[in-house]
Amino acid sequence: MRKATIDDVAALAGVSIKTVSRVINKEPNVRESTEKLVRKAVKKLNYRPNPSARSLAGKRSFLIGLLYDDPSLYENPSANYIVNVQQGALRVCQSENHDLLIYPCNYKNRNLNSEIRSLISHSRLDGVILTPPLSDNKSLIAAIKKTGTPVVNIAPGETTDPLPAITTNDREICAKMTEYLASLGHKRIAFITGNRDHKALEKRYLGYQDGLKNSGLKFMPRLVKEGDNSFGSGEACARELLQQRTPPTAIFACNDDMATGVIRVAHQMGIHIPNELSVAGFDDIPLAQQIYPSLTTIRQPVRTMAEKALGILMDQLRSKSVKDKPQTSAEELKIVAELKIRESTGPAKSNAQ
Amino acid sequence: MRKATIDDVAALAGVSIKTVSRVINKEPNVRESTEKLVRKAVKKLNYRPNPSARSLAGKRSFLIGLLYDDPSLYENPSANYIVNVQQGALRVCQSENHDLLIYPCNYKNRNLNSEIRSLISHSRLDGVILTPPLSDNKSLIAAIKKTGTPVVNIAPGETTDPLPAITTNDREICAKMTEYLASLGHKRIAFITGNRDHKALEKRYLGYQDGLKNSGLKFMPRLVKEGDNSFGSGEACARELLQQRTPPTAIFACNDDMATGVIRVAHQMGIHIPNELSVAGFDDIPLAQQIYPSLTTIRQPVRTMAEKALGILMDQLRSKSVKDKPQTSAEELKIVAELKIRESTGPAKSNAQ
DNA sequence: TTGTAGGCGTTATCAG
DNA sequence: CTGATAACGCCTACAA
Repeated sequence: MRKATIDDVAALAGVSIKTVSRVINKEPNVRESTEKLVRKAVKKLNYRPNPSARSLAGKRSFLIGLLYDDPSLYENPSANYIVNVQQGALRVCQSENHDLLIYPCNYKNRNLNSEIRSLISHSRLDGVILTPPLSDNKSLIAAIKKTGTPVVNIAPGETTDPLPAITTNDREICAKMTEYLASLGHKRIAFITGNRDHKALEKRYLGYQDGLKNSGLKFMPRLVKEGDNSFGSGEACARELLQQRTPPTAIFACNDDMATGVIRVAHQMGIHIPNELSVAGFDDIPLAQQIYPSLTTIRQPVRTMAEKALGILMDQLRSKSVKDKPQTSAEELKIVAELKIRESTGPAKSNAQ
Repeated sequence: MRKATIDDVAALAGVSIKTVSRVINKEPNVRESTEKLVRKAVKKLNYRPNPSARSLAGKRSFLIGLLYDDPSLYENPSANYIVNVQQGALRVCQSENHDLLIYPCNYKNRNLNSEIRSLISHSRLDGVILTPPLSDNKSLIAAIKKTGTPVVNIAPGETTDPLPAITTNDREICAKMTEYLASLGHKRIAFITGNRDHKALEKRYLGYQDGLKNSGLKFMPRLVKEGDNSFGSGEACARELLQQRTPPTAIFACNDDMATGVIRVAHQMGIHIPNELSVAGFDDIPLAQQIYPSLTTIRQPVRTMAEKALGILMDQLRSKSVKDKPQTSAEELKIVAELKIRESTGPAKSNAQ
């Protein structure tokens, strides 16, 4: 059986193809009764518009580009993050009859801007989703904006100008984690920072400082080490911290990979977790529950964030097609992360002070 | 500047659009000199054919579907596997000017067959790539075959009929791992099996048995436990094994997640790895290097496998378009995995016998 | 509220 | 070997 076309539907419904088109695209000016007629025909023929024909004739491609930093460039499990984002994005795309084009790229690539512009123009993307650390790349954002393509930003460090974004409560939740550690009696709480290009991580650092302040603890620079998000850097920072004369009794790393590095070093040095050292991370990667001891961390609803991002993007596309009216002011949705208390944190030894 | 079309190229080259089309599609019957002319014009105009127009006019969609079991349905890091497959697939797609449609699905879904058939017909996929455990789903494969869409199978358990596939040396390499453990002096080597729907895992089990035989060890049913690939099942199996009166001195799990579970249980029971127990896995997930002690395991070049799979698929598409000649007999490419010896395995204690 | 004509950029057909 | 011309399925304008 041949695939039904708009003509078949029109014939069956006894209307013109334009009317069918109107119904399909939810354009106004269709009598309700005829709309019903058309919908019935559509269903009966199991009709679905041909995307190629649509994008050829119309302005839209029904293609959304999902840009992310290529996880396979590193030896780390951020793959998990990406897959969740993909999942969320796909769900919305499917329900809205769009396709998703995944595009891993190297955020350090010098030609990134032109690479992406060429992608957008050749693939005729209707819209673009940016994930960290791409979402913090001002120049890339500007380049994309110039093409007129709607963009939604996931978890940028700062509200990016008039660009809609999904933001998080990174700062607040990190303050909370720090306060939690303080409440366990820890006085020397160390922090491991992350990739400087990922601005949202700075918010975590600020949150750590807030937490100290709120708990009446003083900020000690020697307890802050700079990592780069990798497991290895977590190990290195942990060694530096734990070799100090009066080492920290708790270490809060701004992602789970580095926290894992801390745990590993503690194992090697024969330091017991959580009796002698508490460790906390951020992300709640699967590993967090598999490692021993399981890792206290912070979970972000990544999938939901992606869904919201695509929701906003779809809105933009709609308002854009309806009328070239100014974009509905940069929306911004704040997503809330939560603490996951597990085995790697516990009371500070009273004599450790 | 407007995007160049085939007309622009034709005009610049001073030929008809059909000739340009011939060059683009590498059809025969074009004089070499005119071909050069056309290519020059193409380059000068930075011309790229419009995919929508192509798929509308032609038979092809330039879309490849990548089907996989939705990793986000579970709490496990198989995301890593998927991302690597995606990466490999994307690379080939880009170089061949195809697009990749990722399609996570639940392999247990009762309507999977019709879901996929509808996907293929509506998205007009040119070809499909199947990953485990989908690659072992005979009925799904039959359903797809019926649509006439070329399929390439990644890591099926058995050579699937006349269907091209990328296979692995799972059996051989697992025999090797077992022999390695035996060479360390282990007499009681346990094995944890995996998801029954993933047939390639059976090959691992057979390899284990081969390895025992080759090492002159006798197969003991009580040392084999059935897991389901999950971390949790690894823990459960480990407990059963380690509570036996004469427990194994080595445990070989057929994936890393379960091996991780074993390590965790050993930690909890105060069993030292590798002094009192050796543990080995399969996959070499990132976690394998982050856990303490780091995990001895087996690494498969997943990305390469995906690349090869797409290579075969592209060949199929080409031969299909050239001439509806019978598919070039089911190709089968065997990929070789390798042992990664790390800290979790060591000599058996001599008194443990 | 509905319908008609024309074109989007390619490929396929069939002459030259 | 090369080139007109008709599809492909839909959307945008413009009529009715």
